[in-house]
Amino acid sequence: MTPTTDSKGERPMRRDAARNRERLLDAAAEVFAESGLQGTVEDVARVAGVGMGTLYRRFPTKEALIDALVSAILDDILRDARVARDAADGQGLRDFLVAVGERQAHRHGQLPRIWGAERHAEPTRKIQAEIAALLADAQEHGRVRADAVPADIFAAIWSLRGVTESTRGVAPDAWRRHLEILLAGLEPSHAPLTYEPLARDVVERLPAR
Amino acid sequence: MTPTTDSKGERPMRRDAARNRERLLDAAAEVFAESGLQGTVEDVARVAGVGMGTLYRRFPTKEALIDALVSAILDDILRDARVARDAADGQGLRDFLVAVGERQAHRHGQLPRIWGAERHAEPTRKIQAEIAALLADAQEHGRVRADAVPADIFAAIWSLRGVTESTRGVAPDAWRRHLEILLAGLEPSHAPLTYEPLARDVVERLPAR
Amino acid sequence: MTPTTDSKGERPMRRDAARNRERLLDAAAEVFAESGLQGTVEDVARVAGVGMGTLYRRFPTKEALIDALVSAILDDILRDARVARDAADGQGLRDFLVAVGERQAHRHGQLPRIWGAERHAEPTRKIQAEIAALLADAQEHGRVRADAVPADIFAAIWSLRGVTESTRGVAPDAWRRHLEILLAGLEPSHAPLTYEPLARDVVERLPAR
Amino acid sequence: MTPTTDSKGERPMRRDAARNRERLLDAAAEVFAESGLQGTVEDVARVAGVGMGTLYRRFPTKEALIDALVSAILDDILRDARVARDAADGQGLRDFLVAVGERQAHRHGQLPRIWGAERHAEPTRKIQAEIAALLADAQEHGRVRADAVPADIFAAIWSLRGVTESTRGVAPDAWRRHLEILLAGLEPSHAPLTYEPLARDVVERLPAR
DNA sequence: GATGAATGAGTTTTCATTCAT
DNA sequence: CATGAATGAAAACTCATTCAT
Repeated sequence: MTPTTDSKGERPMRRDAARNRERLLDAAAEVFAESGLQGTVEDVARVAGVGMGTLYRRFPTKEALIDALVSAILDDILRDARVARDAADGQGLRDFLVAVGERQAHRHGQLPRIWGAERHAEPTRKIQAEIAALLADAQEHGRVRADAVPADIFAAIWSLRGVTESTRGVAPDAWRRHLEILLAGLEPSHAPLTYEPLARDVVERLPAR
Repeated sequence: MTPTTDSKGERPMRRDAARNRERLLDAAAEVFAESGLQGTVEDVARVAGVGMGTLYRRFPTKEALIDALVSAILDDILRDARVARDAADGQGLRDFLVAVGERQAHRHGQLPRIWGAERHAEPTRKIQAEIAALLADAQEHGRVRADAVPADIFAAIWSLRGVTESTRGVAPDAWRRHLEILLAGLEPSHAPLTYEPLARDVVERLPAR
Repeated sequence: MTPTTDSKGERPMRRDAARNRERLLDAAAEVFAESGLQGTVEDVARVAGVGMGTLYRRFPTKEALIDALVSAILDDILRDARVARDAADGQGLRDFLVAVGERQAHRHGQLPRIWGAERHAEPTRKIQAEIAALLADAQEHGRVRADAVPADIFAAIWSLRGVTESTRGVAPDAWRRHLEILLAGLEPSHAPLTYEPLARDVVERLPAR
Repeated sequence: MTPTTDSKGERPMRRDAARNRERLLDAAAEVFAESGLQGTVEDVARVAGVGMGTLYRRFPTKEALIDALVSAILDDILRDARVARDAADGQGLRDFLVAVGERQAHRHGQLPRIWGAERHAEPTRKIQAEIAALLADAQEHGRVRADAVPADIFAAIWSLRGVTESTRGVAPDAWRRHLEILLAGLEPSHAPLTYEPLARDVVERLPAR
């Protein structure tokens, strides 16, 4: 396994530096989950158990820290999608949405940035490609209506975001039942959709926050 | 029509005071739509065309201003629900969700607080009662599955919120297609839902961010 | 006399605001004279007897405060030049250099910015025009060598700057004797100068610090 | 030639240590010339190609590094003065001022400290002695007015400093023409100077910065 | 009352210096 | 010893709230 690299992706970091980087990302996730993105960098540093300077050595601005966090989540989601492609019988799409729901439920606080694609166009594009494949597979197996497009799956993700964001703290699993309803709505044999789907490239230009 | 009252709901306000109140609420809606809730009170006062002192005479804190804004929206939504009860053939629920979608699409910025029910338990309860009636009506007309409960309709609202928030600015109508899918999922003749619905009172305790 | 206006030069400021503006400029002059430009804005605010917010209401950044200070000095110097034109017998140039020497001696700390013309091209140009007139007058009266150009007078000013900067605190009048020597060197009947003078427009492009 | 010694001037340093010392001084000169004295020690270390620890092993504080740099320049200037004594016909003083002008033009950034003699009284004293000799020689040859004193030559140096500092980057040779005027002012047969010269010992107490 | 200037605690960011690897 | 990561005090700047005019 390749060692963690710094933000410019160059030579590997010293072991202690890499450990601090991870600690900082974990701490940031915790603090932002608690207080939203206006949680302070000072709190992040304290929770990580490092000094302010260490945080700023690793991440040149607070924004960079948030971006790194979001990148990590998007990478996880991309991995989820690739894992889901192994599912049999066109079940991959459902598996993927469940995985995304879980990630979002654990990462509230960062949600507004995760789907602010204008800062993360590349991973978003890759995820979109995976979604297209998962969707096609599900459609071939007759599990999903023919008029659904990848943008509808993104909408489903944002939908789960809305539910997790509203229920966070008090009902961490509320999104699961909502997803059941959504998936039912995506099954075949419904009246055709009347509104136009979102253009493919719009997904890559979503505003951050 | 009863004259506007001040925040403590006591004697009616002088005419110009009431006008300032409205101006400030409009300005706040505009500023928060633009910049989110971290928009500054100074901006609000400037857009309203009044001084800071006037703002603070009307609303003792920024929180109070936001609360007033949210209350107004919740009142609007409650009114939407009551209007929707006049719809024929169990279409009221659908009409209501469309109305809420439109309100949310026009009021992003305040969304996180709108469904932070712990500060607005009473109007939320009233809305919940209306939703229960709309849902029962839709179920009686065979338009909505029997295992849906009012909390599922709330989830649908949060779901729309998630879509409007993600697409704001770039695709203001994306939520309409998503709602079609959601409503399809709420139709009868689907496999029964396996996850438990949200307890009725949880809706009233949602965290305000 | 027209009341002080804010930095955008629009409508007049409230009396107390104008007073604070003056206080802040005085305090800044004092603090920067003491500690150089790395004197802190907090010190400036404290010396002025106002809060940080007041400073930042008047001057949006520390740079803006420094610029305002420099502008005021340049305005003073321009006024000195115009006053000097009233001097009889071609003595105006000497009077002007004495005046500039005094200003610089009282405003050390800001010196590097005063002659960083790239940020203050307009007043610098006006001063240059006045210097050209004073120089021509002095030359007509046979007090200054014919091969001197306005840039040489600027060099004399920077020269005084060098002396005041080096001797500040310990010998506040050292520049006066140095100026006598310089003026002697500018008298007629010396061997002609062999190095080319500075191009006229270079003076307006001097780097700030 | 005696080997370089460490900052306490004791036993000679190992060869590689001495090389690091030189590298650091060169790097510091470069960085400070670029950014002034607020250039960072981290930049110095990077330009020198060594780690921070090495820098701090060689120089216990940033101040010590600056002092070492200034000492080196003052040593160079002292050497310039001694070389100038070999000049024939009382030209040594002029040669010396040209040499100092060149050094200053190449070492802006450190200028404020070079002539902050309170930290470098000893070399300053030695330079003063050399200047006294050069001046006497020039006066004996009838090249310089009889009422000039060594402090006037220091003032000339600070004067050149003022010109180089103001014109740095845009007119690296502007000081040469200014020096011609200054030397003209130092020639005999001018009206006697009316302001008292600087006391001899003041030169040794100039404030650092 | 209305106005908008003043307040100051809180936030992000920098950088000389120290210390683990 | 050399390295470069870690430290944390200090600096610039923001903004909800108060108060003089």
